[in-house]
Amino acid sequence: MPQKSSFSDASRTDVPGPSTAELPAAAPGLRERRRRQTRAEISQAALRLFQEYGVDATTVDGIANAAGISQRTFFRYFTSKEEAALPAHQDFDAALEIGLLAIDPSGSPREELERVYQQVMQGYADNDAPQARSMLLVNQLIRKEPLLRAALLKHNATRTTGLVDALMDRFGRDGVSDLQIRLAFETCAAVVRVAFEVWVTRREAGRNDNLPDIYASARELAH
Amino acid sequence: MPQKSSFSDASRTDVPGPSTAELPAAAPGLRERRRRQTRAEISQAALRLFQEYGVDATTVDGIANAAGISQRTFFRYFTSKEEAALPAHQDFDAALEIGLLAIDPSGSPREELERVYQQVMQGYADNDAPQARSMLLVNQLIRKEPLLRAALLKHNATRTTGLVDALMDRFGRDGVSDLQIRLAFETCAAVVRVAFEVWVTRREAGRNDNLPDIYASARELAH
DNA sequence: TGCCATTATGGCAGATACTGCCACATTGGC
DNA sequence: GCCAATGTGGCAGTATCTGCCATAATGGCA
Repeated sequence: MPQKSSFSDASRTDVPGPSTAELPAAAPGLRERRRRQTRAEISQAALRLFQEYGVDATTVDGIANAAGISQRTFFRYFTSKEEAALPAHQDFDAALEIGLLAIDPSGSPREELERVYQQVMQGYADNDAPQARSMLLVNQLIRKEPLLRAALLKHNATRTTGLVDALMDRFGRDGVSDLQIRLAFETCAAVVRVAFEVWVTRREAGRNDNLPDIYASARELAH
Repeated sequence: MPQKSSFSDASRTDVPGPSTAELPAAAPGLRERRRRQTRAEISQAALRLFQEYGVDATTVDGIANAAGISQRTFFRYFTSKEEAALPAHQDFDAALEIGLLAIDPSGSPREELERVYQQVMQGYADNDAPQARSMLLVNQLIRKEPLLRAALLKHNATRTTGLVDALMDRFGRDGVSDLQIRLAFETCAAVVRVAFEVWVTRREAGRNDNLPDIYASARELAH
């Protein structure tokens, strides 16, 4: 997989097995729908077991069994058991990539990125909406599980390189150094990460702050 | 391991096995010295093999064999083969923790952190000094090896939680929100990460920029 | 110096994660 | 309704990592 630096394929699943992408976003198709369904079921099973028994004590066999598939099939959908716990983040990433497509190359990288992130965050404004709920749930789990935290970091790192390359292409090299691009992306990502963490922390403490607001004040604080 | 949020033990090795810490920093002791020696030898062997055959193709057995120890003993020194490639970063972290001890709780978290980082970076100012050389070497390897990149992220993530907690204790909660602390740390760390990356990239491109300068300009760009 | 508690090491078994390969079932298009 | 493409399961094999026990080296102390 040469992976020619681009974030245009918002529906790629990173799964080696089936579904070799033929614009499934436009026409989901029956096979693709079944696939997503199975994927979702596996994730549900994984999250349930992780919550109940902890990540360490949960085996891939257990997840596969709970999801009604074989272990072999599990690994055709996810590369590791930790990955199965991150569907919410993959949705987030998909939204992010779509937003990045509409970026203005003549603007400041930092400002453009912040705008896109803020826009994506709006999808999580309502703490009771399903999207926000599942994101909160996973993040609560991540808070307690170092293995999941590491998996998320790894997931982000894998994506970061691709996104940075794509951003570099998009902004061109005219007057915008690689340092500047990397810096813009990493600092924005850091603010976002903190916003998520604080969101979850406060939610667990009973407060009902919403994500966009937290992000806004975090961005403020970061200057 | 309760790990009561504190970065005072600069010599902890995170190894389950031997050396249950008895102020080895003050009095290295013969046993401790041997231990460090073995540790260094394992790392050397690991790095050599990683460079020659790649991380994937290198097995723990291979490393242990090259280092003249058993596989079982390897896992008493490192939790994974990837960890064995990060001694330079552990040195960096140790220096960082020492610096954090001298932090001024009445100052701005952001400024204090930046000061400490800058100070630690000074130790890598000379690109030909052994410290900088080994750091560069490892980072070049990390650039090409996703597995090592992931391991570093994981390593940092593990440390971050502890450091943030310690910083929170140090700055107290008086007027300094958790958001502010987390934010300061994450953004500083992001700038540092980028500085390292750019350092290595430019070095590979033949340029001889030194780390402190790159960090300074990165910090500048990040406002 | 010699004894003893501590600690370091090695070997072994076992659990789990992950991959390649092959056979078989299912599916969607013609 | 046939055929190629695709999804699934089983199996074997490798690698990572851990617990347990026996043994050897070490350092302190009488």
